[in-house]
This record gives sequence, C-alpha cells and structure tokens, in this order.
Amino acid sequence: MAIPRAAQTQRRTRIQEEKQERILEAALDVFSARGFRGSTLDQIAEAAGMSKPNVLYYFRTKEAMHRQLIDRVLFTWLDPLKAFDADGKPESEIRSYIRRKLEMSRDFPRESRLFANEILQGAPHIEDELKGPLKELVDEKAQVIRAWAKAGKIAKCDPYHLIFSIWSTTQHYADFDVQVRAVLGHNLSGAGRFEDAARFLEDLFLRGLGIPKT
Amino acid sequence: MAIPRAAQTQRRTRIQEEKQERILEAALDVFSARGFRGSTLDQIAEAAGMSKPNVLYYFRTKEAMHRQLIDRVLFTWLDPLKAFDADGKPESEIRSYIRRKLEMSRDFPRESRLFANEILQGAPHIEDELKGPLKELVDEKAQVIRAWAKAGKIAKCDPYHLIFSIWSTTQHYADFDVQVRAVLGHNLSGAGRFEDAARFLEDLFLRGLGIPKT
DNA sequence: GATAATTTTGACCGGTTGGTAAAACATGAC
DNA sequence: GTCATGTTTTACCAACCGGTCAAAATTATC
Repeated sequence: MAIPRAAQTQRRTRIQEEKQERILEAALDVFSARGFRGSTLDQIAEAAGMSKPNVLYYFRTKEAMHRQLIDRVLFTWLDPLKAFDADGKPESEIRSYIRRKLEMSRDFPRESRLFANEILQGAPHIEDELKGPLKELVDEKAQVIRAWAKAGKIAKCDPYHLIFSIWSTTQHYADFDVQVRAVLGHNLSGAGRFEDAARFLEDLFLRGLGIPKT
Repeated sequence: MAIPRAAQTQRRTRIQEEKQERILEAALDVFSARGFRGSTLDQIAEAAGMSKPNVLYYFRTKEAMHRQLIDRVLFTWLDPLKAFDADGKPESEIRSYIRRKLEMSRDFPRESRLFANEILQGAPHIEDELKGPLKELVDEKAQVIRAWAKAGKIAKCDPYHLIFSIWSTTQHYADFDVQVRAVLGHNLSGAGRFEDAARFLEDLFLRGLGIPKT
C-alpha cells in the first residue's frame, strides 16, 4: 500500500531526495517568477518534468513546497549577517557584508525574489521568523555597529536603518532586475554591472560612514 | 439597450467617474496586497461593495483595471525625478529627492507595492514604458549628476547606481514594511520611523557623495 | 407618469485550480 | 518467479476562476 509517501518517511532514499530536489528547483523557478498564488501545480509539474499527482506524491500540498523553500531561503539569508564580526575592522566588515549580499543577488536571484514576493504580500507564512530569529540577529549586530559609532570608528548613525539600506540596495539588483536592465540598456547590463554596483556601494557606504579608504 | 458601457463612453458622468474611482481604489487594495494573478474579481468587487458583473460593467476585464492602475502609478512615480533640477544645488536637490521619494513610500505604500509586484514578476505589462520614458528620464538626470561630479561639486560616482540606490532605500520602507516593522518592533516602528529614516538617508547620501552639511 | 437610457443583478458558462482514488507500473529481497 | 514495497499515471472531482447574458431595477427626459 502507498502509506509511506516520500514526504512523510523519515529515512529518504537517494531517489526520493533527488526527486524532491528536482521539484523544489522547479517550484523555485515558478514561485519566484509568479508569486505563490500566481503559480499553479501544473506549471511546477511541467517544469520538474513530471505529472502533477507525482509532484503531490512528494509534497502533500502546494503550501508544503513553498514553506520548505521559504525556510531554506530564510536560513541562507541570515548567513552573511551572522558573519558580521564585532572584532573585525569596520571597514572590512562592512565592505565584505555589502559584497556578500551583492553576490547573493547575483548568484541567487530567484531566492531573493521568492523572499521579496513573500514580504511584499505581507509575509503571511513567516511573520514569526521575522519577529523572532531575524530580529534577534539584527538587534545583536545593531549593537556592534552602535559600539563602533560610540568608539568613533564610524560616523554616528542609526544602525537599523544602515542595515536596511544595505539590504535594499543590494537586493535591488535581483528583485528589480528587469528595471535595472531596462534603464542601463543591454550595453551596460552585462558582465560589468556587478563590479560597477559593488564599487559604487562600497564607496557610498564607506564614505557615508566616514570610513577612510585604505 | 446597454450599448454604452461606462468604460467606453467618451463623456463620463459624475456617477460613472465616482464608481470607477471606487473600483480602482478597491483594485489597488487587492492587487497591491496579492499581485495581479493572485487577485480575484470577487475580492475586488467585495472590496468595492458591488457585484462582480457590476465591476465588469465599468471595466471590461481584470487586466483593464490593472493596466489603468499601473499607468497612473508609473506617471506618479516619475514625478519626483522630473523635479530634479540641473540648476539647483546638489545638496538641496538630492536631499529633497530623497525626502520626496520617502514621502511617497509613506503616503502611497500600496502604489509602491503594486509597482514592485509588477517589476518582480518581470514587468510583463510595462517593459516598453521602462525602456522608453523611464530610461530617457534617467539618462537625462544621470547626465546632470555626472556634470556635478565633473565640476567637483560631488564625489565621482556612477550616476545610475546612485539613482538605483536612492530608489531602493526609499521604496524599501513601503515594499518591505512588514520586515521593517518586525525588526524594529512596535516601539520603534511608529511615528518616528519616517524622520529617523529620512535623517539617516540624507546623512548617508550627502556624506557618501562628499557633500558637506550646511 | 410614460418612455427611453443607464445601471445592477442573479443565473450561468467553459476552463482551470488544488487535490484525490485507485489501479498500473517498477523495484528489490528472497 | 513472487510478493511486498515504493512510484507513477489515468481518470476524476468539487471549488473557483474570469467573463457573459438577459432580465430586472433604477434613473433621466419629456
């Protein structure tokens, strides 16, 4: 009997894991491009190269897929901020944080858009995670920044809004990619775009925080 | 006979205009919160306080409503950038541009989210407007900024990425409102939020562009 | 108040949605 | 081979989708 759906079993075989991964990959494609409600199981199934009931064999509901994707992204998203080191030099810490976030926009634009879609629509599934783990981490790092300001290492500024501005400027290149491309035109939107953005943002934030370039 | 649908008639009566406005208001609510594909006519009709066929009497299709909303937003969105004056002082021009964009995020968050939703999902309806009018306007203002840099009035920087960073930082407070609120907590997300953000962003950009505070 | 134009509604339609049932199919252990 | 387990597919469902239609209700005109 078909009691043990793949999604329920504790031990997952190699095949199950591969198929689930293939489905999640397809779901990420679809969800990030069309939003949760705008996506259909048929689209995901087709993108994964299997039938709809087969997809539902591995994930009991559409929401289960989405939930798992969101959980992953949330975890990945916090990573660069965790690396933010209180004992490091402000210049290198901020510079590498910007760069890492920008790299994520370049390398994982679908994940960024999935997250943006979720937040835009009121974050119905992850409000708790935002108010819990995310807030705690940001609070912690805000203290670090505040300490730097007090020590005169960087200009006085609101640490929360600093973090927001780094988030928004870097994610902009993934979430608003279409607009960026349209404005820059094809000649400027290619390979050099990433380096241009990185240089600009590093200059803006370091100078904006009163950190002299070394 | 019911030949003259309200949407088609050239001269619109007072009542027709009022109803259409009421529908657009409701549609903005729904579209901005759930995206185009995630919204249903029933939701819009209910929000507008009328029956679905009645809504369709004033707008022939769901897309017609959305299109009109997008067109409006697009026009409104370009306004602050148009006001950017080549003959003004860089300090006051940039400062007031930031402030105006921030005010729009505060006063028209639904419009911002509608626009963000559209871009996020690949801007299927407005690619031409982005590549046309928007790009032209940005190109023009980029020249102004570049001239300021050449004249030594502001630090050398890529004008396009400067504009992107102002867009993203200011719109962040509308589009990612849920996240901002979650991180700041209720105590900090109230009335003072706007002024805090304005002060931070003005400091960041003016200092980042090497413009001394007056 | 009769009449014509406009507005509103309830009933309805074909297509699509997320999800199910059950049987067919594959796979591996013995 | 056979039998239990795990996988895939076909056929299907009720609910919902955007949109139509014709009749009813309202409003404007005289």
